[in-house]
Amino acid sequence: MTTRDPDKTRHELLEAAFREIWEVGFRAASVDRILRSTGVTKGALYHHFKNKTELGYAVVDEVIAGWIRERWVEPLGREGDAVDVIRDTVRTASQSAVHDDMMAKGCPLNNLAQEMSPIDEGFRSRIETVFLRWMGAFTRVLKRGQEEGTVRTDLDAEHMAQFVVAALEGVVGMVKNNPKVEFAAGHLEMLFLFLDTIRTPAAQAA
Amino acid sequence: MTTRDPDKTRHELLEAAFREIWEVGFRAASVDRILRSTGVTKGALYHHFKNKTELGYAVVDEVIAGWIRERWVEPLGREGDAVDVIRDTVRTASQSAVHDDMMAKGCPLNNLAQEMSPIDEGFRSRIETVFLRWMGAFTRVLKRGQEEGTVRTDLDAEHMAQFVVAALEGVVGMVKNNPKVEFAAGHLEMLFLFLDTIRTPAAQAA
DNA sequence: GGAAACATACATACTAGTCGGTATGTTATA
DNA sequence: TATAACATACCGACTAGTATGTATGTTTCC
Repeated sequence: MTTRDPDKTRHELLEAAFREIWEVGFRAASVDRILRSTGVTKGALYHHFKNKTELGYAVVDEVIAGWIRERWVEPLGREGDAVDVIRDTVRTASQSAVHDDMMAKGCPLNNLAQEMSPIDEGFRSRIETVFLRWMGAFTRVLKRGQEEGTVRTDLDAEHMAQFVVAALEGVVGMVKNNPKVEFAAGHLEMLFLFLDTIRTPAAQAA
Repeated sequence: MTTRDPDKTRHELLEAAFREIWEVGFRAASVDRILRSTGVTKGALYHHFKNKTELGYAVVDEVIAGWIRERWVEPLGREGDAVDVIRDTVRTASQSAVHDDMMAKGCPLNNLAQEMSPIDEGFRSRIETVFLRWMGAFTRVLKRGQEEGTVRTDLDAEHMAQFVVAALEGVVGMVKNNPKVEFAAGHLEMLFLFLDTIRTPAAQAA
């Protein structure tokens, strides 16, 4: 009758778990609800994943990591003026954020970090890995800007990258409490102002 | 035998609930654990609070709001160069953060905002009130700085205040995932750098 | 035929909240 | 001032529901 496709089953479980976790958090995520939304049974889920925690780990390693790669790591690797590349990436991401209802739901990576990092080392270390890749992408483009003379060299590229990610997550977090468009726009405006301050004086002329 | 003291009972419940919520979040907070840690009984708790949610609301209105007032609103109201007042307040807060184990547990207000704002309007509006008071304190000192000529007037004080709070929460959130001292120090360094960029050129000479 | 993939029923542990009842404090009245 | 009448504060066993995870059986595929 029903043809079996373990890869597809596993993939559907990961996607459904990702959505469930994004909406209510990991601990409040219901295994039964994930099963209902996919049509998969409990036996199948516990065949593919040892327990709920391992399912959560796989969501970080596979779904969320890919999400960040697509939206941030790859766009930040493009050519062009370093700060412009960052600005464009932030703009694009903020537009797709509106589409994904991220203003209300928050960043899936940061949500999980806030909830699980202090209480589960398995989550913490996996989330850290994704954050490091994300910040690494910022670091690379900033270092390139420094070599090309468009980014200030009196500041450490890694520190700047860390702060940009922190500010981004901070902005998304604030908007989550007060999802007004004007509120979000004001935040972005200040973020772009900060980005301009890390340009070299020569590059700021533009 | 035991003398009754309703005010004390209520206060102890609020403090214990605050700690419990800070550590595991609101939804994972166990009423029974709060009762065990205080020695108060279930009947007494449900005499003082209608339900767990109302207890949570009271924690925001009374405990967390007071926490922010002490650590931020009052210090930011002090006299002196506006940006210096902000720097000092951030420094003091970051030191007491180490003492409160906030690096691992995160900001109690933001934790609750991230967890509850999207799913409970009662929490969201109360948390927003506290955030607005917090940002209001920043706005006031920044406006004063603008009047005194130490803060740039080409930027909107409210937007700056919002961004500073967002960046602070972002930094605390990042440190929660990676509580290394050097990591936190790097973030603070960049935050102070940003604060210097909102000074007027004349004030930056110092 | 044997292992992987899936299905179903159930075990166990937790949760918030309720409810009948008791103890203590306060106020009114004679 | 003594006492009745009432209000507030508190007690703790219990309920109903939900959670993850397991044990065992069945189907599909190589």
